[in-house]
Amino acid sequence: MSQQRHGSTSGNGDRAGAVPAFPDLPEATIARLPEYLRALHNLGEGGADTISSEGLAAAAGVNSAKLRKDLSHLGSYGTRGVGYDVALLIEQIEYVLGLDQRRAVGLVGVGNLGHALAGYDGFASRGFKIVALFDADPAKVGERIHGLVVRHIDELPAVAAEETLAIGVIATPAGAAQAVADELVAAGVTSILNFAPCVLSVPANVDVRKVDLAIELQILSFHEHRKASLTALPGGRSATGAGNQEAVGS
Amino acid sequence: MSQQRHGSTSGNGDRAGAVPAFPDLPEATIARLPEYLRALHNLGEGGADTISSEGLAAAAGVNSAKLRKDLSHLGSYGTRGVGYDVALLIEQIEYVLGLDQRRAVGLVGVGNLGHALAGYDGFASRGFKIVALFDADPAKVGERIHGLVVRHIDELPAVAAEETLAIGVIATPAGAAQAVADELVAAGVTSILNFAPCVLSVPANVDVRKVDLAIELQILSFHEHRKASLTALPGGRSATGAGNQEAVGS
DNA sequence: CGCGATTTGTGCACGCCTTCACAAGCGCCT
DNA sequence: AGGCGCTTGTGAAGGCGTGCACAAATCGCG
Repeated sequence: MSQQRHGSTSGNGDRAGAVPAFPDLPEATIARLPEYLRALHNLGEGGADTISSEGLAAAAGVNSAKLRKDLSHLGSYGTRGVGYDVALLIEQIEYVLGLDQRRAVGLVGVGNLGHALAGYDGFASRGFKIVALFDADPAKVGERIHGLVVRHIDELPAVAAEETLAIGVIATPAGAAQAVADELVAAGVTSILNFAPCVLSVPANVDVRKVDLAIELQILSFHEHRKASLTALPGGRSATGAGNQEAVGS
Repeated sequence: MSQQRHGSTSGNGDRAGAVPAFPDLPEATIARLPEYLRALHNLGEGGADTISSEGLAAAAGVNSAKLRKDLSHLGSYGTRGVGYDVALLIEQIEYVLGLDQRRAVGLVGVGNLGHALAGYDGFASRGFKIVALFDADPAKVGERIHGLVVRHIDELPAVAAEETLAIGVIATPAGAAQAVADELVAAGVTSILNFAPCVLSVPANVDVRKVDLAIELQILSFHEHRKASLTALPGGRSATGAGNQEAVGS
């Protein structure tokens, strides 16, 4: 690949300035990078110095050709005949994903789900820190959850002024989500993770990702339905080769 | 479309038998059906009898052409010049997704996240019922959560024998997930929703969907990183037209 | 009864993503 | 030093999904 991203081939050292001019990565690739990163961390802890595309692909649950193409978009960080340097590749992916910078997360809605998210280990362990909790219910304001005090949603602007919130997480009921999103945007948040089952309308420069737990179940329900109808049909073998998938992508 | 799925045009009545022989729907379409369904329910409660593809598309946050193509895969349930009959379309989508049958869900891992999932309204309100909670930690066994008693994971086979579990939800730490998946499969579960950050290996006839909350944050982090590098670049206007996306492939 | 307004259903073209297959490159062993 | 085996990086092909643009169909009104 002729794409030489940031000067030195040493692989690091000049990270500071905003040099990137990103080789605009395919969205599908970006969605897989975190998976590769997790697999690499596991392998690294297992004592591996290098890993082949085949090995890493297996650990990440993807095709090895796809993995190589994905990584090739980042640059040439592998060695032919050997494989990828685990530590170097971790560093590269973390750089591309912007994980070398601590990103502050604000969570709105401390209900059932929000409560769990506030204490979810997976966030902290991967470089995200929830720095503020908000809720509209006065009964919840003041409550202490996993070391953080719940503040009223109206305090959002004040908190955002103090510490820049990189990402806002919405865990409110659907009815309140749009209003919360508007407030987050007004407070300067440009990335939102939405757990509320509704469509959010935001300016073009704001990124929204939606996670709807019930939708996942409904998709599984469809496949159950399909499998059931297959086995009940003539020649209905027990759905061998039904083609299960292993990702969410979206 | 010449696809006449189940005899009567009345819209229901002969649902019982496994007639389907599914017009194998594109996976992308399936993933969007639940979103359409939610939008339809909202519209129905709003008192709408019919809805145009344009209107429904807006409510679901998609392109109207895409919506029409998606729905055309189910059959012709719209009326030209008028739109779609809300009630009929709800019924059709629910049928395709297999939501006309109550599906029992078993949840394994009653930690932070599992606890929240056990009480998540979104499941019950869309036809899913969590019928059993499991955990490996003896300290948690016996605990009562949202009306259900936590049982030890070893009891899974016994419970599955009593009531068929359609879907298994894994909310354990990554280390335990594969073992739990194996036990679920052994108990006859053929659909798994995995919240643990790891790749599961299962037989071909078992469907796995993965939801990794940290991955979503990392994807957002990438876009934050990209946007930041753009604004720091010459001609760096505030990222207008950055192209945000609105779904997760989930 | 016919006409125009409206909306669905879909053929088609385009672009993205995946997958295959292989040349290029690297290290090791003799 | 040379050759051999292994692995990466990538050109090319195929498939899938999206979006446009329009013909077909339906309703309501004059």
